[in-house]
Amino acid sequence: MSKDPINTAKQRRRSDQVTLSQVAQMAGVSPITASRALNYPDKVSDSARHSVLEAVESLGYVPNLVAGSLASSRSRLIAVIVPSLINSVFVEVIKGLQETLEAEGYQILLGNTDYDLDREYQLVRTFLGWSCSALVTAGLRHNSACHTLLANWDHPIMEVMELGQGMDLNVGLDHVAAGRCMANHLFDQGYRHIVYVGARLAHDYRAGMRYEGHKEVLQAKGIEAPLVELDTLGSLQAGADSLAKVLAKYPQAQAIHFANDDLAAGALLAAQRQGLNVPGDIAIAGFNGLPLGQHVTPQLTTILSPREEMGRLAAKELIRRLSGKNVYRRQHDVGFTLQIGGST
Amino acid sequence: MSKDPINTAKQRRRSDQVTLSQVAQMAGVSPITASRALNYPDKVSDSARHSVLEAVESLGYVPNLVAGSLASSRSRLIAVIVPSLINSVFVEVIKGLQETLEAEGYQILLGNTDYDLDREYQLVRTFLGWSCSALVTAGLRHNSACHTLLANWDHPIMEVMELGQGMDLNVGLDHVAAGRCMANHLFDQGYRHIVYVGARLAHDYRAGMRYEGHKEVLQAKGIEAPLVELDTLGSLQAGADSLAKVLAKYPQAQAIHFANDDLAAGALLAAQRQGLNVPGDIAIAGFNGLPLGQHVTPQLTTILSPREEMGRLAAKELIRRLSGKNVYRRQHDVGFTLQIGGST
DNA sequence: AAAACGAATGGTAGCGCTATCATGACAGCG
DNA sequence: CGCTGTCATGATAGCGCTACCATTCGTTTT
Repeated sequence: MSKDPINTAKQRRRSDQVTLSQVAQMAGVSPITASRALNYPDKVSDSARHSVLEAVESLGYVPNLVAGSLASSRSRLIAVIVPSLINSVFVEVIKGLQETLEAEGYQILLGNTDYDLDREYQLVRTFLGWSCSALVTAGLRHNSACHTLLANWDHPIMEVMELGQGMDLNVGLDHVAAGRCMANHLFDQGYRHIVYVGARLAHDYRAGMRYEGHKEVLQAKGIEAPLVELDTLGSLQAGADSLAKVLAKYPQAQAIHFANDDLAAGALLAAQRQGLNVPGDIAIAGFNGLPLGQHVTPQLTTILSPREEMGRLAAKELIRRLSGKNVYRRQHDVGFTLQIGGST
Repeated sequence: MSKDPINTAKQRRRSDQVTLSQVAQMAGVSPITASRALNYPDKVSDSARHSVLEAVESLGYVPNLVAGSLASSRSRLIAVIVPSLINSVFVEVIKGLQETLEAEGYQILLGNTDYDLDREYQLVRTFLGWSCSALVTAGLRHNSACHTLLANWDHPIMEVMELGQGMDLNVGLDHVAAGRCMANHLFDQGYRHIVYVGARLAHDYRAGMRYEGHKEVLQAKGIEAPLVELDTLGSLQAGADSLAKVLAKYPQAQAIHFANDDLAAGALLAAQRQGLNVPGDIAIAGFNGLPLGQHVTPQLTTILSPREEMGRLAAKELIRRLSGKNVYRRQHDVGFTLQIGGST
């Protein structure tokens, strides 16, 4: 029991990884100075910095970021949680985030919820365990466990896509207003029988918000606002398939307001194949402003949302916050633009 | 100097984070037992496991994965490096990877090189610093620093998209063969003046490989294989713009073999707008098998590449390797399918 | 000249977890 | 009965890095 366990020296170093101590030794400085030379270059003398960098180069040192994060409880990881990767909208937001964040030395930890809030909660738990510097998530809705967890988290939280009272920072656009905008346009064009077509609105609830705006406008004008809900995710195919279905159910329909451009373009191309005239026989409108809409004939009337811009702005605000600067506006409205094509 | 620094006790705990020790204390077991209860549930007694899980729940414990990774030098992070997020092809591969990896409890660290191999090297360095469990990268080409770094790394490396002699594991398809396949198809359809149109082939070198296959076939038949290279990335717009350019330069052109479906569909839609008959005036072929190709009229002749499948397969092979199982085949050819539409 | 200060550097002690070995209890066996 | 083996648990010692404080030394201030 009182034996001196002198030979119990445990060898745990599993890999032959070069450590900062070795770099420091070679450079003839202490480990902490080597650490500073790499992380706060202007806190050490020119000569120290130089010899450390030289040692790094010649040993092929790769910093162990896991150890660094544990010691400093800062990770330079940003968690990004999106509901889908099929929908190119989220990918463009990620792209905007990424180009801005990578330039500042942050890395993205990507999670996909498949529109499932419980899955979101699981991902958030995991990501908090990585001491992420910040978290970006699509949307303002979370389950209650997730909400509690995030409310007690002391790092920036950025909720993107939609606009509203968020937990912390928020960059997005007003989907109800977008729905209103398109409904007004369709009304102004003289359409009176307008069908809204969306896919899985319980999950893609932002499309549901656009429908709310749409319905509000039309009902205020004393017009019905029928809704057709598809049970597949939005795609060209789903849009094409929905066209016949909508026309069968609402033969008097003059215009269809689709929840997004994939659906709308699918329907427009299907109409073309079927010899239907757009907008003569049926007008078609979408949402997002995907490039495809500008290449079909007639061009698709849609609402352009600044997706990459949203990602970039969100990233910039996060970076401001992370570098300790005050953030004046916690909420940013990136707006949207009605883009009128020949399809309405 | 010899003063007993009894009061120097340093307080470093910055956050009020719940630690495993607190969980263990509440559960009435040692920290290591608590650790085992969470990581190897069948290595502890039912009662211990139960009380630990109860304590976790009631304290709202979130495991510190950074500390765990440092101690175990395993991270359950998978680095994924792609050249672009605009090109939906890579996104689909990521999607396939993600759905498979997340199900096994791995997280994705995403990096984007913008087709720059030096950027790839930087990303690889950073990711190795996170002790990733494995690395997935698009393509077999790397700069020499990156190659050296990876060659000395003792974790699985998965190179996807193309097929060939890789560093470790490889899942992809033969792009030269794909180019040959389409060239043969066009020849068989009777076209003799065929132009290949690609974008930034020095960066998107896989498109260049397809051109090599294309050229090989045509030259073997004694036909010229003119190349038009665009200096923007592939997009509908670039495809549309290129059509006039190609026809001006090669008035005798009967068919255009585009490097991808974005370009091809853009050209097809532009032809339609300009009243050109496809394939009567000009035949059009693409590569990838994007859904859009099936919705335009005429349907686009293309080569279908199994992108999500590629991601899923890559993920499965990685998981096999990571769970210690032998991997019989280091190389997987996912193949491709010629999809003949009306556009040729 | 003494005191005060700032810049560069280093010693020490962790960050929160897990690998490793040690221990004690109990079962099976000749 | 001792010997070995298995199981559940725990004590200890790190993983590789950085926060925190202390020290040194040259310079400025009073």
